[in-house]
Amino acid sequence: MGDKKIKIDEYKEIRLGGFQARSHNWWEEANPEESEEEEQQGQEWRYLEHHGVLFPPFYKRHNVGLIYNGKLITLTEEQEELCTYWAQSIGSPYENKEIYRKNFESLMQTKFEGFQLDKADFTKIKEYLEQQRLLRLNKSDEQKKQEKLERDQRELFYGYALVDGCLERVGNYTLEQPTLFKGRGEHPKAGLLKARIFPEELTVNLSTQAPVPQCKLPGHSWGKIVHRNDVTWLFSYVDSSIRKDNHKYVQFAATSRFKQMNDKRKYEKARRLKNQIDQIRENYTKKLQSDSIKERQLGTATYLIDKLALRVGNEKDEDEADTVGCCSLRVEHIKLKEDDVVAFDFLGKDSMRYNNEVKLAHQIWKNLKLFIKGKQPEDNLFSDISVDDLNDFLKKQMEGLTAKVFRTYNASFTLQQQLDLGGKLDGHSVQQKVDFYDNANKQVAILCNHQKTISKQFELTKKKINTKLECMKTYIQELEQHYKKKNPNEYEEEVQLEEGSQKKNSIFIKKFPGQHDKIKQTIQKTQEKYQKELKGLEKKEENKEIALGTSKTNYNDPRISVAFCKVHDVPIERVFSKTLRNKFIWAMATDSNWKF
DNA sequence: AGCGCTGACTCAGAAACTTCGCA
DNA sequence: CTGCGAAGTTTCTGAGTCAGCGC
Repeated sequence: MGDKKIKIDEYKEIRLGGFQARSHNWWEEANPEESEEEEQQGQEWRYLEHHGVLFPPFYKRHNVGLIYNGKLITLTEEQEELCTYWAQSIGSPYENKEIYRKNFESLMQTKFEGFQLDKADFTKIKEYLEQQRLLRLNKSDEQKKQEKLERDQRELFYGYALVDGCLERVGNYTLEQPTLFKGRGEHPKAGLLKARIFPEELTVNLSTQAPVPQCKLPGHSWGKIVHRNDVTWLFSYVDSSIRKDNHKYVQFAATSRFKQMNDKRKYEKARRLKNQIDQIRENYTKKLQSDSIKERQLGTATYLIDKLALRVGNEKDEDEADTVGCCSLRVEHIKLKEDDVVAFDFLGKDSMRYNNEVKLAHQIWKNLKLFIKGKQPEDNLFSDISVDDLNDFLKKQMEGLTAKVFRTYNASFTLQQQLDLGGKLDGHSVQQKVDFYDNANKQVAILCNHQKTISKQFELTKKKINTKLECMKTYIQELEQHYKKKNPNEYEEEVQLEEGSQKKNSIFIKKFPGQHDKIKQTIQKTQEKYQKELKGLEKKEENKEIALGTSKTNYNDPRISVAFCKVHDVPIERVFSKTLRNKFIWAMATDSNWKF
């Protein structure tokens, strides 16, 4: 272990030592955003040097056959590769999706005439993959160490780029593996092959003076070399196997100066919106009663974006999943109810369902009714405006204002407001303060509709905890009976919580002490455990469909959280993971009085 | 001048992996 | 202590937004 550690340090020295790491903290400069003349002209860097990309390993033939029509058959390498990709998705929800199956079937047919998925049995390949997985899992410590070392060295080599004398972390220097495309929701292309990317398809971006990174695939070379200092990507390519214009990039990591500065700018813009929101709300409210339908739609759409934190909703192609945002809402997505209540039900980004029944301003309700009039369910609700119209209107309200700024603003504003509700929180434990923070965060997640699917394990886990709770309840009663005895004897009792399970956690041991004071203690302890377990279950149930991470990473101004932690003496680690602390390093010195 | 298309960047949840806490 | 499941964190890559450009 010792030796290897030194090797990494030496390597780090060689790779990084020659370069000056970050010479200063950009956020401590007087006016970092405008200090560089180049930036105003759209110039992102003066010097850029990097080490290229890592290509995923080529497909390795395993020669495990497929059972087709009940008979074991030998596959060609191409057939085998596709079948292996299929086997990788067995057990996932994709396996049973109609589009995924249909597309894979026709994909296979290009390599296997008349292939029918129903006739194919991938058991053997699946078994082989499982074997490989176990092999990976059960590697010796020595081997694991060796692999970690190699990973670390790769990371040092590819993971940093030299930008204007400073090293900046690269985000995704490994190209994506070929696999069957798995879209979100009902994606028409799911199940088709997402092809391997070769160096010839890549465009490399670096300084004219910088050495061109070596292309590590023998017999191959980079497609194109450019020197674009108006952009921040290191590589770009088009992954045309799924969509013609599917642009992908190798970019800098979230911890890089570029991303951090953009992040800070984003929150500063949201704060500017906060200062002007009253005037802006007044302006779009005026539009709600305009004689022009277009104006009314503009006002109404802006209201929804502001009030419900909807995304703007650009148009989508036929060959993408049918999802919508504000401007692409269709008549079928809303229901007008009594008392100015409107029910929304549509699939948004990532095909996440937005299902919300909410009371809106009376004029909004009236306008929606007007927009629906005479239209078919599949017609556009906001038929007279486009995303550009809306953003043009917003731009007139405030410099740089677009629809997405409302989401950032409303999210951060909500967090600040929720946390301010806490007042002093004196006398609370750190855990209680963290719970309070989590709850504030949760309100933001609800506003932004950040969801997660309930895990398969959830119901099982819940059942297990409930059984345990029941068990504890009777245990407490039994202990109380036991306490009443004159000379209680000491004994233990095992209770099986999960039927047929031999696992450790499924056994609850009831201990009945022989002394009265010990029994009292046990009762007390068990009651505390019961309460803790119950609270945990409640929290689990409440948060089962809510994803807290997305708002934390993308919508909450980190300075709100830092200030909260300082005021209430909560260690920042309780609120931000290591990655988040690095991403938000510019916000760590925020004063405790700071407000969004 | 207006509109459609391209390009570059931010935002998204699931899966994979790592660490934690408990019996 | 030690091994396990759960919780927390990171990786992965797909899905949005929106500016800018050319016709």
